[in-house]
Amino acid sequence: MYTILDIAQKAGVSHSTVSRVLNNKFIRCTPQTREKILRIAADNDYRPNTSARNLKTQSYQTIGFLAYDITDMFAVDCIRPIEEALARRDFQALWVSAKLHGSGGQPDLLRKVRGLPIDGLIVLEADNLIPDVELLKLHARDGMRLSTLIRMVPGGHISSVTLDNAHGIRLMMDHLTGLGHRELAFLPDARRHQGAKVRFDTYKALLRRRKLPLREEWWEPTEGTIEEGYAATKRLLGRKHRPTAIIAFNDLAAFGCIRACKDENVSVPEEISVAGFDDISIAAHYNPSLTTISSNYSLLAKSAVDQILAMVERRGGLFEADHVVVKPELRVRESTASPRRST
Amino acid sequence: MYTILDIAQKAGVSHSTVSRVLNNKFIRCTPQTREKILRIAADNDYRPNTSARNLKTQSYQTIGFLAYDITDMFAVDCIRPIEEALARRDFQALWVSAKLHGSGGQPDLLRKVRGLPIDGLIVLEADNLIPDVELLKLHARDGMRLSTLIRMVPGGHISSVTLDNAHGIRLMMDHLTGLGHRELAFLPDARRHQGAKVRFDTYKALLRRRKLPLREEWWEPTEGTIEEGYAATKRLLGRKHRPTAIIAFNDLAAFGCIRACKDENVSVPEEISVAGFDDISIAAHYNPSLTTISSNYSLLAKSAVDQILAMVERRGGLFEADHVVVKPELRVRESTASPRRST
DNA sequence: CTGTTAGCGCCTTCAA
DNA sequence: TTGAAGGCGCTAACAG
Repeated sequence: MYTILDIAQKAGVSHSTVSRVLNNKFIRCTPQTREKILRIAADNDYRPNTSARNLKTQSYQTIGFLAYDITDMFAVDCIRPIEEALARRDFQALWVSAKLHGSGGQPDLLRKVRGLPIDGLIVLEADNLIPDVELLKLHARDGMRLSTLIRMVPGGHISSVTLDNAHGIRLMMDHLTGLGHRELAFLPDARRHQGAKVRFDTYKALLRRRKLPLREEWWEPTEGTIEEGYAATKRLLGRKHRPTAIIAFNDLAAFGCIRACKDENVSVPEEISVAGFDDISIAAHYNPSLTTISSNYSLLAKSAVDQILAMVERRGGLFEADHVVVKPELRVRESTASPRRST
Repeated sequence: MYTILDIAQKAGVSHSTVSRVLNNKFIRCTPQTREKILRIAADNDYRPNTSARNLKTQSYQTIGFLAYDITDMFAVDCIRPIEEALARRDFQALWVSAKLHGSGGQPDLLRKVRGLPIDGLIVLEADNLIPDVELLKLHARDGMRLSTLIRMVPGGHISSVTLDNAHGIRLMMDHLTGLGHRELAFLPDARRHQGAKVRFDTYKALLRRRKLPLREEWWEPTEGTIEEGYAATKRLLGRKHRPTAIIAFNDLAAFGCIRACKDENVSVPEEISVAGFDDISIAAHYNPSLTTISSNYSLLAKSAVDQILAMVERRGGLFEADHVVVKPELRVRESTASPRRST
């Protein structure tokens, strides 16, 4: 493991010259010095010591990505484009699952995160993970670069990227009513998180506006897992009057819904249409493939990365918060179809 | 952002005393000194500088996990238990997707990986990613702590964790023949990677031993994606004689297989049984849920972590390679059933 | 164009 | 029990 000093010695120059040549692409120096250093470094497989460089430059070239569980399907779909966007800018990503950091509550979680070797942090579904807005603001004031994905914190120095959930639901409702559906059930989020709440509220508002039936018995809250989507749908199908379509607030619940329909011998989409929201990657390959709203992960992620890097690059100085809203798109697949001629 | 020096000043002691108190849990010193330092550090929200500490200790408390794409379903399922095992030992994980590191070939990939702030590396499916065994050995000799997951490198200082693939296929064949199947097709890995090859070879060997029909027209290679599993199955179903069961070398191909059957109006499992291998997390929730072989990710991952940390802790000294073989288990679900009474 | 010098923040002997 | 001093490897300001 060679250091800059070893290379300098072998090349017969000082270590600062080596450093300069190795870092500043366009520094002026005699070609033979430059070339000699470069060659010797390459021949000896010189690798700069990350810690030393970071210590000196006071940066890590790393952005943290915090989610409750980075291996859940939604988070994984965000990881992909974030990773790419960061790599393009020569940054690394550090994935952090909140659930691994014990149960010390939000302050404890943030304290641990701040101890990590990162220059900035992207938080996924922050209203879920860190509902305490004041705590976030406190850290932001204390110099933490922060961008929240799928959750907006007004005021303060926290950037955000959010999805236009209302637009998404509108697209889905248009699609379903366009197919001829009038009896629409909904599986809302039991935790009432910001984005999911908007989805549910928009659904209700549209039903009202379009004079379609609003029935509480067609709303079965879940926490957005396959298992709960399954159980909720079982309950729903037990009602005396069945809807012709079910919209789940996320894709996982929709998968559970499809499985429950199958177990109840209700065919999808012939007898009931099922729709999801998010378009996680398996949605296109499920059986039947799922009609859903694409959350446009790559744009969400790219925006968050742009935000956080803008903040990081404005080193030391004040950083202005930036807020981006992404429009989702409809993906029509096999799980929805026109309802049968009613009895 | 306070340093150890600020704390020392506030406490009226030297920075070395602060360092000692903060690090060595059981160092002897006057209780009042100790307590004062601890309090001041806590009150001022002191956080040690990672770079400085790493530079001094020559370690990162971080293990890298290298996969072609860490967001593919198989890799994600490994991440979960690896993360947990590392967290238990106060280590962090750094996830690295090889595909982001350009197309410089294996030497280039390894060079980049060695530049990362990690103490050791776990490589997933190394025979896929870095087939060049000598290159791996070279780096291992050069001090790189390395554990390969799902691939064994004999000799050298590279630890490995592998799966008993032959055992897995045996379990699956027993299951299917037990149900009464005699006409078994197989979707092998077109890339002929080590583990997948064993699966295919074992399948053929067992057919022979049990005097069941071996028909090349029932073997359709894929690279293990849903799309290819779909296409391969379409071809398979076009043959004049259809098998009663299809075993895919991995779960994704099996999903594609199921979808193809549906499109051809062949019901699963009533007309054809479909089986996978790996038991990725969606397998239990697919429609129909998939009969498959559980690769026991948590044990695989935990073993790899144990190996790598053992090597890391044997700092500087020689490290002996360790080899672990994990037994997979059968998971019977909806996608397999007894064949219909033959025509 | 190149070398000298001075830290970045921390840990760890060695003396006192 | 505590403090002084040195150095981990690197970058960058400042001379020359």
